[in-house]
Amino acid sequence: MTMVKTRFAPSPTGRMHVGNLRTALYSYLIARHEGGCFMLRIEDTDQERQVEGAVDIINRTLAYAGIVCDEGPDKDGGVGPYVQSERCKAGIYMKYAKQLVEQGDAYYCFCTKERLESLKTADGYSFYDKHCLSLPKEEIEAKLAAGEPYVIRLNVPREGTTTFHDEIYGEITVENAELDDMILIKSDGFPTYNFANVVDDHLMGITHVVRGNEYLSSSPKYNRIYDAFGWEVPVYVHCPLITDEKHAKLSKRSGHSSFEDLMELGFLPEAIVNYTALLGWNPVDNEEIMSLDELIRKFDYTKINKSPAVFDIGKLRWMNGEYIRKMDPDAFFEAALPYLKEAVPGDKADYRVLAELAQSRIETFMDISELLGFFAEVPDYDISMYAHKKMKTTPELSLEVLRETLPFLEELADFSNDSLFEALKGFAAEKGWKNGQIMWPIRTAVSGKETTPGGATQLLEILGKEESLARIRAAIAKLENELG
RNA sequence: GGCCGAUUGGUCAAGCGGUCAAGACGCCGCCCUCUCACGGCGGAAACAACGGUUCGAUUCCGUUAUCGGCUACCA
Repeated sequence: MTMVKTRFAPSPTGRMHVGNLRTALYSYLIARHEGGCFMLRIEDTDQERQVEGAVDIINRTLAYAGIVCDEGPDKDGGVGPYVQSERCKAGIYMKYAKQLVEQGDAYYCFCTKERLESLKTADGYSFYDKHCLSLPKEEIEAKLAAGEPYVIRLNVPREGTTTFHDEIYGEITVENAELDDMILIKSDGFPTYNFANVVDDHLMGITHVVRGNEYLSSSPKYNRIYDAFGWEVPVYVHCPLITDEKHAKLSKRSGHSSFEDLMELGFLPEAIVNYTALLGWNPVDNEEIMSLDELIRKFDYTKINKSPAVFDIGKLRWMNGEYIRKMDPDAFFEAALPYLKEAVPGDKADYRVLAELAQSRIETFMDISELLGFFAEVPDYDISMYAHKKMKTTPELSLEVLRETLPFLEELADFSNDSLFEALKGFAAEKGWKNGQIMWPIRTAVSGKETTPGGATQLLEILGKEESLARIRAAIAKLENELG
């Protein structure tokens, strides 16, 4: 039994959205699950679409995701180079294309763009008419010698059918008459994706070809190339598409589609990887939270779904929250610190305490500012916030309570949570108020928020006596002013 | 237009001829409670439609519909 070898073969065109990531991930998981080899190959045969720095993005994203290549541009395993433009310069593709020409499975084509254009039907679809297939040998040689531009096309018979097998979609058969004589070598001397892909996958010993299902319908063509060479066809694993909430193909416009975008939005790489893995596959034990190692252990590509999946950022948020809650408190503190400093600048509060408040309450790091911003400054709020039916309180009653409680608090020396709570509870009992009738106004006064992490007394402790009292005085003034 | 593929709650997703059709996110309610969150409990919510095959179809086969992909000297 040969060792499993998979590859991730992106084009460096800039983005690395979660669809690409998932393809890379599945490819990686298949290899690792079987103890096989995973490699990276850069498919840059379209010189026009190159984007500066795109290879770096790919490398960075794989590193963040924890996907480690055994072979690739930065790590030669002996069958490189792993960048197709370099392989092209080495003449690899041309050599194999010429072999096909000699065998009669491919041919030179000198047709101009104009002629090709004229072949198009009224609705804009074209199908090559094999015009150059019948060119006399001498004419071909003459044109070649004269340096006329040419392409090399695969010669697909018009009769019969071609069948190929995909692990996910099963057997797919098409009429050969449907298969165009696809171009193997372009006039700029570069191979097309279709050709380079087949040649490299074979030369590099790829056993499982994992790719997006946009290649599904062109796959029969690939088999024709494998057959022409007499090469063994790899196992195909076509992955279903990932779409946005409007069922449209994931794009840059979706805003949250690239891995690095998501990280900037405060998502943890582990959570993104975990969530992405679940788009199109799920484990038999139904356990959704999985580390990369667990994914490797449980992944079974034969159970990949056929239907496209919608990328639901809401569920990703939940999962990210799960990862945040599972984090070691120290690690969380480290990760959250930059966000905490931004949300609460200066020394208004102890960041360790704030981190503790945040850890069970946020889903992404971006939530921190909304959650804790009031520690820096009480936001503008409407005094209707003092009304709460369950607490049985109103703005009017709140004003009264705050006025009477202020002197009590001023006298209090111990501003720690527990003693504060006992003291206020006792004071309320003495005054004949319910707990909520004293806690609600205080919490509102010092936070200006309808909900806060931690209770009233905890906020007082964190803010400290001086700041707390200042905030309560300001609240009293606000209430007096607005109640008239 | 042609070819190929897909179709279980709003979303992800079990199921692979006989189930009161799992589970998760989200939503709603309850509990916990000095407001939240976390946690616990419960609820609403689905087999695209129509024909077959079968004692019996979500499951098998057709047709239609919808969505998607390919139909490039793009990948």
